Amino acid sequence: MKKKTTIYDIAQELNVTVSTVSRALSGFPAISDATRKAVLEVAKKLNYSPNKLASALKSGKTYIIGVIVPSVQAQFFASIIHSIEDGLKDSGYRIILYQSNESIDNEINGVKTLLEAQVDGIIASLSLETSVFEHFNEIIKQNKPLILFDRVHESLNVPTVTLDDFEAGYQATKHLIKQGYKKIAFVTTEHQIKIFDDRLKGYRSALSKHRLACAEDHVIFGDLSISAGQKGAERLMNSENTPDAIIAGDDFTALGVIKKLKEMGKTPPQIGVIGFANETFSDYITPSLSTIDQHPNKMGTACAEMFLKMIRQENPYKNTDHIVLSPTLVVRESTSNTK
Amino acid sequence: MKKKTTIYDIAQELNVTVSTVSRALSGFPAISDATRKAVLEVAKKLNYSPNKLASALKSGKTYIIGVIVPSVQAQFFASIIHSIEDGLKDSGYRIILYQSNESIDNEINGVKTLLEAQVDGIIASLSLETSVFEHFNEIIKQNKPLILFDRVHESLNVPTVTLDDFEAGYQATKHLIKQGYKKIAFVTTEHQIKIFDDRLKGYRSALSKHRLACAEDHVIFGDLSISAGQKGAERLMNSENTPDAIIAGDDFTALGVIKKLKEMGKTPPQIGVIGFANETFSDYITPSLSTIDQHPNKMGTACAEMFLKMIRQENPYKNTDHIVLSPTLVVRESTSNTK
DNA sequence: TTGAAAGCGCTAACAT
DNA sequence: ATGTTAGCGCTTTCAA
Repeated sequence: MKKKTTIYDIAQELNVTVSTVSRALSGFPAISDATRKAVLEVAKKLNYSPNKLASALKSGKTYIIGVIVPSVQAQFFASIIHSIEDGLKDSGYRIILYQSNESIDNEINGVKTLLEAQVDGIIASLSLETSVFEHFNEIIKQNKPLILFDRVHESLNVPTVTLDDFEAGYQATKHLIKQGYKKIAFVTTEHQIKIFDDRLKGYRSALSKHRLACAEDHVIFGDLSISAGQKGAERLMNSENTPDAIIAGDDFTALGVIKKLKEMGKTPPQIGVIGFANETFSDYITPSLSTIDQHPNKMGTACAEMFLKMIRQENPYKNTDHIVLSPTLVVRESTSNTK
Repeated sequence: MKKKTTIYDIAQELNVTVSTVSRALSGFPAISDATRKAVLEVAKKLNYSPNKLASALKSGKTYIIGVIVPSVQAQFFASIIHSIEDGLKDSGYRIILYQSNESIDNEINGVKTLLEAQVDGIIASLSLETSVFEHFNEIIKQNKPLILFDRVHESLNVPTVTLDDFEAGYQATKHLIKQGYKKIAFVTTEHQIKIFDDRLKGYRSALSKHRLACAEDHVIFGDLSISAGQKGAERLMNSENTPDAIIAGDDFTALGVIKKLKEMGKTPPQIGVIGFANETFSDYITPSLSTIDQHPNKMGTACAEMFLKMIRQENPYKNTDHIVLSPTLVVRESTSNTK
């Protein structure tokens, strides 16, 4: 196997120096058209392909950015990554993917690993386990853009892209109230994550605004999953204080809730059910699931734009924006109360 | 901002040379324990973080591999990427993601871009548009591992990981026949992709084996999508030769088929419907969708293992394996014929 | 407009 | 066991 063509080979072929070749290749203005054309020609002839590594080592810019998410298997994160990659591609940036799998150790290792790879910045969403944040400080110390999205934390003073989760919780609750439901329960996660807290606050706020009591045994803290939804629904419906509607922490949990309610002969909208995320399946289950759309693609696009903005500034943290997207209520059968 | 610590800083601090530091850091055996310990200590004290770029430039190995998929927004590819990343993480490999969005131009650009980034290898699944393959040859020429999965093509003589798609088509058809359906239609893509061809062949083979005619107007070539499923079902059910079962090219298409059939009052399993991929939603729609599971996580794991095997050989293409996974029939309500 | 040369941070062959 | 040194391929300052 013959060695790869470098700018030295091109220089030799043309009897010029590497600096000339480098300039011709990088569109440097003070170069004669003839030289540039000749270089481009020879480059093509020799099948030259630039070694971005060498360029990166010298310039300190790799044009690679790291993305840390819990798991790309969740539709929500997949969509965000899709949009981030798409939004950054044209600017020459590529993405290294790192999945934390909801583990803080993985997340810490991810940051370390990405920094060693000399990424130009990191876009991340916290794992459920994350309650310390020192590992992110090194990114900031290196003056590289760090953007947090969706699962953020205020102890990190960096730009963020989030949904208005208070509003999301509020809207979901208000919608149920408008539909005539009066005893509204909430099945959520036990983890202290801001977005889930905010939704709960929105829920409580909507209740009190409409002068409805918030029974503490109507808030169930556990997992977010189909089985957690089933368990939660069972517990709620077997208590002495049964709700007439259930808000689930995400669509999967809502799915579990619906399954259990159907089993119990309380098929929604008899008991109202609403979720969060607008997963693909939500429109196609029976009854179809009302939910709050979190606009993952918009979120990804916003992350990409924010990154590009930050990278252009000498100090990426000059003014740390906080983009907050508005949730959208999607009304379907599971909350279409008719009584 | 102070400059980053390099091995030179460590060497200076200890009055040794960089080679000593390099050796201590990389676990070279012929080093005194005392020196190694001292180096490690100072490295920690100075908050040293290795620059993998420099190491990569020198050694020619980046420990980064490129993954090209149509879109990470499809659950199938997301799962594969999840497993590839997971399977390679412990060996120190990271993943650069590149989405072709089903465009051949993007795919070509992806290969180019990844090679410039000096990836150690590429794992890819072809776009629907791909009908030329020269862009992949450069990878092979550079003696770097190229692995194709799922959407492969025989004109590329590289290792592959695929599902037995003939078997998948055969099983789906046989299952419908066993359930008593006799006039089985197929809604598939118009693109000339091997996996879809194979499924069609499996379908035809199963029909002829069971002495059922294969009406040519029962095979609809178009898109794969919810709306394509609706259109396909409509066309089939409005023809003079209506089928009593429909195989859809993927679960999304099957979803469209089901929607249309329900509208027409022919709710499955009255008309049998089966899809491919076992998407998350398939178990939760009504009626729940029978489908063929393609085992994306197994496929991703197999890709990761195959990559590790290839990278260890001096000639990665010494023996090009073709791993073929068996599909699994998942029976649900949409094919539970009871007549 | 072009050339010469230093170096980005690390590795490894060769020498001691 | 440790040191010396020549690069990996490119960018960029300074000089011509």
